[in-house]
Amino acid sequence: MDPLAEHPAAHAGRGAPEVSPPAAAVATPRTGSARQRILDTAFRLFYAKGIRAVGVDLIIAESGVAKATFYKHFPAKDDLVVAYLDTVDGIWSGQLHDAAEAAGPAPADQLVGLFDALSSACRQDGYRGCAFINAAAESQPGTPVHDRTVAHKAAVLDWVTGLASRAGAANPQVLARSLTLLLDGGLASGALDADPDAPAAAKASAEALVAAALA
Amino acid sequence: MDPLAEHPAAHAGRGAPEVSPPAAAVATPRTGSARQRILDTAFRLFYAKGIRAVGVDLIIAESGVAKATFYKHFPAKDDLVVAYLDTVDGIWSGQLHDAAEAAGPAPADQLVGLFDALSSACRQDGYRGCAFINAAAESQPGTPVHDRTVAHKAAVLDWVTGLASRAGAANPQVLARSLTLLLDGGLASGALDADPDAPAAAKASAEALVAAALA
DNA sequence: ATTGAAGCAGACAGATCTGTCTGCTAGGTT
DNA sequence: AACCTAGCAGACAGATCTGTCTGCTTCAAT
Repeated sequence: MDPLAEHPAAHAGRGAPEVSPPAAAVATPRTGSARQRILDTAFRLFYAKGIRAVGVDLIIAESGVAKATFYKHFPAKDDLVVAYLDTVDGIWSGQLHDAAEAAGPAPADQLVGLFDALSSACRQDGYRGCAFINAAAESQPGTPVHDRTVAHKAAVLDWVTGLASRAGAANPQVLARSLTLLLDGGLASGALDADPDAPAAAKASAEALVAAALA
Repeated sequence: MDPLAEHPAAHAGRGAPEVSPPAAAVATPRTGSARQRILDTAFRLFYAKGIRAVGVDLIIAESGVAKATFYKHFPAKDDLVVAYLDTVDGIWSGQLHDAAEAAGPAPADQLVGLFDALSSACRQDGYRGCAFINAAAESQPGTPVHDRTVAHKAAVLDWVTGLASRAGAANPQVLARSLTLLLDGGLASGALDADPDAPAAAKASAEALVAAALA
């Protein structure tokens, strides 16, 4: 049901009133059940239907939460949207890291291995493209939601640039940019044509580009 | 102001009650002024703010048209959305063709020249990504709006495949897929990071991929 | 001169959406 | 025992959105 597998690296909301568990002491699970239910429901509905298409009332109904409880945790809908994007960021970044590591220790192999995460994502049932690109399409530049999207893409680009650098690319920035372009293209068009060969083509292209950049 | 330049190849709405001018005879301009104003306004607002963010009332106000006139031309908002996508399809297809032709007669050069259209688009003031990807993010699979997006992407892929075939690629489908992935990636992420080098990186990658595919 | 098509102006209905507010219940801490 | 926090239930207000309908004007063709 989840579009991006099983939350391997989901990190919490953008934590204004919360702190990460220091060691022991306050061991009581401070992540309330209601908040998590809201977040889970929002994740599912926002991704499947789009952000503007999902009203607060629907999230409240499907998460079985009172309206006052909802607005206590998220004073405005946009706060929930940002928390949703934080969740997706954690999941997707985790999947990218996992796919890279699974490709072996060599950075050059990891650059190509990234694209296995793309294949997995596109194969997911209910796959509907990149949550960030979709969110950006529904938000205006300068808003917190749009900024969150930009920050995510910048973080991924930075990380890939580091990988390209360790791989010994002559121009890590350009290689990383090319690979993220391919990745974003695969994420975006994976929702439009159900062509199962698209991720494979992306990976093959990535291989060629990495090989050319290291030659 | 227009995000995609000056409507070089805009073709008309999906014409249910209209017929294309057969020869002479009914030479009276059947494309009323009101319809065109609605379409122009919708083009501007839908692209800039997103489809769901723009209400019918706003389009009516900004196009200076009566509400009854609006609903006479477009019985439902979605009809206008589809007409808007038709307009974008005409413009963008025209720009792709123009960029390809400008690159010279050789199909291999044209495959790379495509990416000049990407550069131009991203440089446009108010560029906000691919109108089709954005529309797909706001619509559900199976709806006319979503279908229109899928059809557009399929048409572009077909056309690029033909180009790749004429260029002599061993596997035109795979090359075309790779290039459209790059193109879509550039279109999508061009709205997120204002990195002016992204289109150049896309073009350089395209060059490498085309060269590799023809080797 | 009359008719008809196209357009303008705006009221109206019904649905939906965000956000506020009041009351109530349950569990844990002091 | 008193209290506080988290949560549930749902009414309510105000805005907005889609779509319908009535009435008036203008212009061109018959």
